[in-house]
Amino acid sequence: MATRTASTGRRPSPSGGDELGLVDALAQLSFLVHGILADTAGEFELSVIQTRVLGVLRDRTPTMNELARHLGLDKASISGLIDRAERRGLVQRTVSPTDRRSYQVSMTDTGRALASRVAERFAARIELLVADLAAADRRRLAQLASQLIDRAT
Amino acid sequence: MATRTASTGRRPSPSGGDELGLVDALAQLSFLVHGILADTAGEFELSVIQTRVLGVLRDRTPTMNELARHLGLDKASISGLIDRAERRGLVQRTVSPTDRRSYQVSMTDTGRALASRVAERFAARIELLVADLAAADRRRLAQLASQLIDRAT
DNA sequence: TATTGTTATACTCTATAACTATA
DNA sequence: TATAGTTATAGAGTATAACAATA
Repeated sequence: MATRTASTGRRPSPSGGDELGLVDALAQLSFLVHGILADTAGEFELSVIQTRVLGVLRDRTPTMNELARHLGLDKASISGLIDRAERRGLVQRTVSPTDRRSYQVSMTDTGRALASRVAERFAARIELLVADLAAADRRRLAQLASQLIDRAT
Repeated sequence: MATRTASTGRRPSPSGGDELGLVDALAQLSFLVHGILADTAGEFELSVIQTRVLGVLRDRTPTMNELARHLGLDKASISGLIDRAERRGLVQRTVSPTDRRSYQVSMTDTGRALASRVAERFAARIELLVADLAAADRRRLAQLASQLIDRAT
């Protein structure tokens, strides 16, 4: 992923130490992290969305509908997503005991193990990315990012 | 350090003031910004990748191959991408004067105008997101993000 | 022969609309 | 009737492999 501002596509001025505007910096950082995630997921033959599904299921057993709302996708899209994950043995559908139209989606042990490995590998690569930052800077960055996430929630 | 993994979609506990670990904070921030971009692009019937293509073409006239390298995609994928953008009148292929196998891809005026509108709208939404941050925090965040981007380049 | 780009093929991901089966 | 989920269909985006034209 070359150096390029996401919103404008403009190249930052030459040699390192570039100071991007906040909008461009956030856009590029987003591409960077998203790319690392896609890449990491790919190492395990997973797409980003399949990885997110596993993440959601890590501590939840949602219905198809709830999953759709969680991921911001149509329920029809979820059907396919879960079909493919189920075919790989990563998740399973269980008929709801209270509503026979409804399923509860849960992770299998295989799925859980895979999710852990992906998360671990992803964390390692992010750690590598931030390795240069001083402890105080890392804390500061985490705090600022958390603040934005909170605001958007 | 694999507590709350946002890499995997885990949501922190509800009420504000959560202090995420750096890995999770970056992962969630990435999803957030990426989502805003996808949403903004969608307002103009563009996908994220089409928007990125327009961004690249903003100050370049690459060949198909160069575009592929820029975006980290196969040249075959670029063919389809440019086909669709060309069909919408956003970009055009021009045969290279020096190598008749090769094309130079450039933006049309229509494409340029659209790219500007998307970038403007995206910036506005990001500004909204960071509206709460003090000026010093914004500078700090931009600086830290830039540092990571530099490192990855 | 090597390179540039397209085409053929296959798969994932996504939405909309129509459907089935419950409720 | 209304809701949960699936299926049918269509299209974008991606890769790999085979191909054409040009170098």
